[in-house]
Amino acid sequence: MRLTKHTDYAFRVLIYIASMREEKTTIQKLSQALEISNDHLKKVVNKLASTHWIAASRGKNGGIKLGIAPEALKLREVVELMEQTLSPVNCEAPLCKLNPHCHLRGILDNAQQAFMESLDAYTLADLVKAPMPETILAIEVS
Amino acid sequence: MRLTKHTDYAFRVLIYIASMREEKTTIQKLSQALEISNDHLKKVVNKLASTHWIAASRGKNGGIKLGIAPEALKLREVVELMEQTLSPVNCEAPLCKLNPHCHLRGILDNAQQAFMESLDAYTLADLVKAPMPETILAIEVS
DNA sequence: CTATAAAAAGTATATAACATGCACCTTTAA
DNA sequence: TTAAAGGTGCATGTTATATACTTTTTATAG
Repeated sequence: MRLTKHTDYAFRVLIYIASMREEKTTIQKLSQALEISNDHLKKVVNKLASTHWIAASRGKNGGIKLGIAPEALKLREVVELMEQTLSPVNCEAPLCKLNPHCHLRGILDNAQQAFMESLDAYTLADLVKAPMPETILAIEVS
Repeated sequence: MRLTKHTDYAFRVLIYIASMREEKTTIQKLSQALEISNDHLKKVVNKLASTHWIAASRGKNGGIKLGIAPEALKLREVVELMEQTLSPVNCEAPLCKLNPHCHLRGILDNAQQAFMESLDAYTLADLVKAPMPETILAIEVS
């Protein structure tokens, strides 16, 4: 019962970028600061950029920055974007023999809803309230 | 973001056994009725039996049956028993560089709590309200 | 009172699925 | 030309799932 690492990394990226405010950064710097492989991070950033939560500019002097106000990005949305599936069980494949005489699915989906609604109360801004120490933000690419 | 199949199977087993009331059954019959491999089911039943939610008797004419009133078994407890981990993220391995300046963990754990509390409202009895058709229960071992 | 059979319980290993990591290539724009 | 994002494919590792085999327990038949 765990979120995927992709979702986890998406949060880390967003927190990091939000902490930098307007300043533009690059995936390379992110990779070094967060100690996550450059190529791997690309996929995560890519997906985030597809929603305009991250603004990416290509070409020389390109880079990425937050494309939305931190207060406007609900954590729920991040989970919804990154997770492949949100349903706690799969009654169809392989088909459960108790189907359709079973109420479990509905109950679990409800619980999942409760999870998501709990996240609805928070935005990215809540994750960057405490200032991030400079030692983490100040990464110089050699 | 899915429960493991073990948890899923645990629910199926419990629903099936609860539907039979007092009648004793065997793992073999369960396996045929639910179309889950005998050897695989054993592990699930075993784990459930370790809690006395299932009463298992060994030896000839042995078998399994529900060891607790369906109203007394909260669905939450089943999830807690079967799932290896309930924490949505792992900030420690590999260690997240944003630690400990990050509030994400607490927020996600809260959401997880909401999930579990939602399950608290239901017991196994809620899953066997609608009667299970005889065609599913009446499995004869050849 | 011994042997047998039927059941759960336990242990080990194989397989499959999925997440992750890495390498390489393409596109863009200064 | 260079530095950046964007895209694709494959290798690797981990975890979940499935299977096979062995042991223990207990009723019952002889």
